[in-house]
Amino acid sequence: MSTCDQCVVRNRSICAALDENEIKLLNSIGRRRNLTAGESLIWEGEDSVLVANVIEGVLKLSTGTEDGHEQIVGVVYPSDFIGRPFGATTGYGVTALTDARVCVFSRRDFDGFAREHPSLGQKLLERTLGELDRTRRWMLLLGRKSASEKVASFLLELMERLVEPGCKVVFDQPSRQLELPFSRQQIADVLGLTIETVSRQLTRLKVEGTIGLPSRREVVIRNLDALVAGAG
Amino acid sequence: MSTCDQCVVRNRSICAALDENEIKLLNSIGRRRNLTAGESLIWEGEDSVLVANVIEGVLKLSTGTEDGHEQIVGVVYPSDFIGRPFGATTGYGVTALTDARVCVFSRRDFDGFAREHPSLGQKLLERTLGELDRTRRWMLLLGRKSASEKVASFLLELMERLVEPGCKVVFDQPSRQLELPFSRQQIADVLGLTIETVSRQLTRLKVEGTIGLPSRREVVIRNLDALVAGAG
DNA sequence: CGATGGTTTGAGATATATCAAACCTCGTGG
DNA sequence: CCACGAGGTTTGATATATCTCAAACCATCG
Repeated sequence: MSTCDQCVVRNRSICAALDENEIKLLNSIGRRRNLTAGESLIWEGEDSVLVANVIEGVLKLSTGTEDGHEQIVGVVYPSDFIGRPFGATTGYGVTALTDARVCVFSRRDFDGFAREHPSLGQKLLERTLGELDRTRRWMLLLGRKSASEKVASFLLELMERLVEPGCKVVFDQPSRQLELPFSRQQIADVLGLTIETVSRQLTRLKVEGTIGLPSRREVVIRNLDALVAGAG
Repeated sequence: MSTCDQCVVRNRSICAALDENEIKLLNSIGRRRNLTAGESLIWEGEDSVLVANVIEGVLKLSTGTEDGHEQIVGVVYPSDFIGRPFGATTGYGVTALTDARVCVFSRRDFDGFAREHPSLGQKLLERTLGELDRTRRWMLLLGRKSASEKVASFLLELMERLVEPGCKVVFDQPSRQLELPFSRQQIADVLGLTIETVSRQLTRLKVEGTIGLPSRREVVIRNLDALVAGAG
């Protein structure tokens, strides 16, 4: 019996495309790996040697400029796919934001498997197209939105992505409580802002009553409409 | 004999994955279409009804904020693929920057064809992964680079993408002359800047001797090293 | 407790946006 | 052929959002 049987993302990850036999085969070339918060799985600029599925936790994809500024170019959640198949170098590093569990494959093995199992390639394509859509929406945010719009948009996106099985969320309207997988600095790196600006925007939202900040790593959405309105 | 035989992007577009018979089949569900500069092929927010290959010309993908600011989220060149297969709504409009020729398919027909011909799906996947890489690099630019770095990066990327068959470029080192498919406003919309800032940065580069501006729609790279250094 | 790392708050500097006017360029029509 | 007009572009002066630098603050963990 493969370990995939009990996998919590079995039906949401790209593996959903595969039948029992295929799963068994894929399982034989993959292995589980645990990451602790802050640990990196892939480094920017290295040849793409491995790919993975996220089982649990949140990870960031990030690049930096020469002068040390960092930009987070993507965030992945349980059931998401990580890495760059088909022989390219990775343009970004992959680092765990929280403790995480992933299912890793050597890129070579995975490429071969994907080529022989079109249904997997198909799922991967759909996922990649979706990711591209999301990334383009993020470009609008980075290029044209103000700091306050950025922070509001960030909270909304976070809410949507955390409200999925596999992540703990207390989901009782109209007050939604989120556990932030990001430090203030990381939020800044997602939004292309400085940590101080993020902090000021968050306290502004709190003072206005739009959100609550019970602790550094928690956010309560108190007024969803106001947040949506503020997202631009 | 299919019209694909004389197609200049036959071997660079996703069609390169197909053999003669498949091409004939694909050709039967597609048709050529000419666009004049400024004409739109797809509108933001509408259901994805068609996809296309670019044969000639340059097109932009763009979205806007509520308050009327526009952001160009992608630029496509000959042999690139346009549109959103697999039943989603398009998050951005597609508009010709220059006169252009494209090969369009109904999205439904194309989806079906892609599902039956995994080699096409495979090519599309590789292309989409590459596009995602490029888009993420652009996020770093939007989030973390200064106006001068943005403009320098823009010119470099433009140079790389125009130096491909199908686009007219005078390519004689060390002075490369490019024909700009963008107005100043469009450059601003790519970079997340205002038209005035773009103009000032360009004249600065000109005064420094890094570039020449023979006309509004032409750029000469006079000092590539300086441009690279300025791109951050 | 006291140290440490992350966060908030404050005051000031600055890059870029905004507003406004002058300036080309190119097509049109007299 | 020249004058005109219109759109796009450049240049200038000023405003402002965000960054930068600095200090206070606060939670957490030994």
